[in-house]
Amino acid sequence: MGVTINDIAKIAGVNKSTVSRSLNDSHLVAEETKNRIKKIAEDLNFEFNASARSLNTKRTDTIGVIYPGEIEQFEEGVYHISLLSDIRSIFEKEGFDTIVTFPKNRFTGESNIKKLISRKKIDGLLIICSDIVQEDWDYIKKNNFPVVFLHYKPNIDILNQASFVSTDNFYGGRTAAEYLLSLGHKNILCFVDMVKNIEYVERLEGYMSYFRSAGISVDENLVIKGESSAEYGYKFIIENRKMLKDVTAVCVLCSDFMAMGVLKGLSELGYRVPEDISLIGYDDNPLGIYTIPALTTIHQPREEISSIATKQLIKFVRNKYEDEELEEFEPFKKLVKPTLVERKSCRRL
Amino acid sequence: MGVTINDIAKIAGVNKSTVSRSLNDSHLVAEETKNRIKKIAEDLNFEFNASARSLNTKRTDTIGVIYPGEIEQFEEGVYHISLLSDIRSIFEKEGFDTIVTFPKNRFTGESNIKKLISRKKIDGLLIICSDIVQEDWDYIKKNNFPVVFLHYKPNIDILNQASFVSTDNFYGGRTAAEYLLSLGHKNILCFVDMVKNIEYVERLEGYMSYFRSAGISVDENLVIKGESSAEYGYKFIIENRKMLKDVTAVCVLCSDFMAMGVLKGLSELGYRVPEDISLIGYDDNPLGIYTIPALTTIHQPREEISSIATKQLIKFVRNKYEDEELEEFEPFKKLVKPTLVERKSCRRL
DNA sequence: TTGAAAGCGCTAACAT
DNA sequence: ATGTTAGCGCTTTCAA
Repeated sequence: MGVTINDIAKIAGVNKSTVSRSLNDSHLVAEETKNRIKKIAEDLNFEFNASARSLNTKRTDTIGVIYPGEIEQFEEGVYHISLLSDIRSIFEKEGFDTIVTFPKNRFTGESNIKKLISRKKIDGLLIICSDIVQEDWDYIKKNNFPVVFLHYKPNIDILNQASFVSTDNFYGGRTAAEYLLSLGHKNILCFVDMVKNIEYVERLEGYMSYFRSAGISVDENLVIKGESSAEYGYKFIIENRKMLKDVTAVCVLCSDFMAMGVLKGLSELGYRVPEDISLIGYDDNPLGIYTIPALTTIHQPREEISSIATKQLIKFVRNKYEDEELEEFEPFKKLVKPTLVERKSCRRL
Repeated sequence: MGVTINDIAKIAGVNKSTVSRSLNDSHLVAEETKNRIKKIAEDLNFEFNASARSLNTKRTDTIGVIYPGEIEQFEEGVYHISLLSDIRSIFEKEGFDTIVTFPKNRFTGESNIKKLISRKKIDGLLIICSDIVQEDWDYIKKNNFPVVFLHYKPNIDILNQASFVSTDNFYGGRTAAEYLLSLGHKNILCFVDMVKNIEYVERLEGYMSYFRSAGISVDENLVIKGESSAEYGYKFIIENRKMLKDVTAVCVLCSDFMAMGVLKGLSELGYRVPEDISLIGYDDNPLGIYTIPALTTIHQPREEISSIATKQLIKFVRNKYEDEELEEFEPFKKLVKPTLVERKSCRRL
């Protein structure tokens, strides 16, 4: 079984505290002893027992990532995965392990957030989902536990107390509108999802506001408040072909996946993209390159937001290491602007 | 800060061992006392300190998932994500937390496998990647640590010692061949990747063997040993258009993503799918429904393999809980057969 | 049925 | 610069 500092102490003929100090690079130990002990530790493939260590340092060097990834939500999942990769990468670099979990246990209904915190399994929490319950938030606040929300802004009632790093959705919607108008499009079929998350609402607001400020009135009937999914997009187009009569462009503020569904629908109805109808998506899903035509879209600054959020969380966590009785964290809030990715699915009128 | 069993003991006026016993549902404690103590614990929102517990039970109730998900490998990532979701779900149901990590630290180069095991942060390991190093494997064996490989079969030299749950790739390749031949296709351009993993080789073997047993010779020049990616597929088609002259079908044994690249290439060259050329992919990526035409493909039994592998690992782990000095695990090996998903991208000749 | 005491592997305050 | 000691929160043997 595992080698302990006691074993090393015996071999080196010193006390275990000296071993502990040496391996933790304390300056309170002679260089010579330190090196000798390190050498022995290395020869024996010694590693600290994480539990024993956590038990009295009160730190686990583990971060929890609350991450939905429901099986059904393949489309969102694809977006999340690129976030997760970046995140893990940074945590790893900084020496943290990552426990990934759903917001709550799907079988017992129990909150995983509370569980991880109260059992002292993690030192901080990165939350990548929109629907965290008030009870969990209260628990977090009560314990002054380091938390950063990524991508999804938390519910409105805790928004001002919480730290989050997200995307400027208003700006994204505005960018899409600006681009389409610059190409001469005015009769635009626009898709949003009013249910899932406010992010879509914000995109729509940006979209509407741009046209408003340009003095152009948007036909409300052409703003479809549907559901963000490829399937919905496809079906809607097929079932509402007559709506397409005067439409010159489709603006899918939800996702590139949905745009792919729309594209398929248009194609089945005999419309060519972009010759007959222009199409713009949202997200900049790497797949957009391989649709026919390649999809023009709004790029979500994934790497940036993951990186900013992760680093900020680490800061919070380290502050707390240094000062256990830390007063409240100053909430950190950051919105990163998305950008236009121009490919082949839109044409100038 | 956190409530401990000592606090509860004081309140209840009993010894902390009685509290421990009660909360662990020992039969050595009177029902009445037990209930009284449980009540107090609940009122106080008590949760065990995981580190303290692990320190003497030698179990962490945490499983490690070795999971590549390189940022660059978006395409593989999409496949992995559905695995990960299923896996987490089952672990959660069984009361395990999940630490997700790369095979090795990308910055220090250090092995995360060794690290997690030797620091005693996990009780078992699920490995979803192909390239585990011999040193790690030796370490696992030496410690008789519970490990199951998922999807990727481990390297040939440890194959017979290791437990794995994977897909019958030979059968998958065979299924594709059988289907295409049943539609009358014989001049088939076939893509495989000989570099990444043997799984592609196995698929090719199944494919070749089917034609061989049907007495049909496969033109070796039409078997492209390239790289599994949408980009490669696209470029290959564009740059090798003359190869397509007599070809009636393209069989992409690598992935649906790559098939999408091929589809785009064909489309740009003016070929219609399936009217001019049939196309079959591999994986059954949910996206295949939204390509134009919907992609016929070979379904990877994702849910099945995740579920089998995960449950088997849990069995191993629990066996070890019960018998610390367990002799070696009998390796568990399981291959699940993929199935054909017929959509719209192939036609009868 | 309950309590007392030792110990899991480590850190850190205190002593030397 | 190093050793001694107590203790982190829990489980478990032994005793009562």
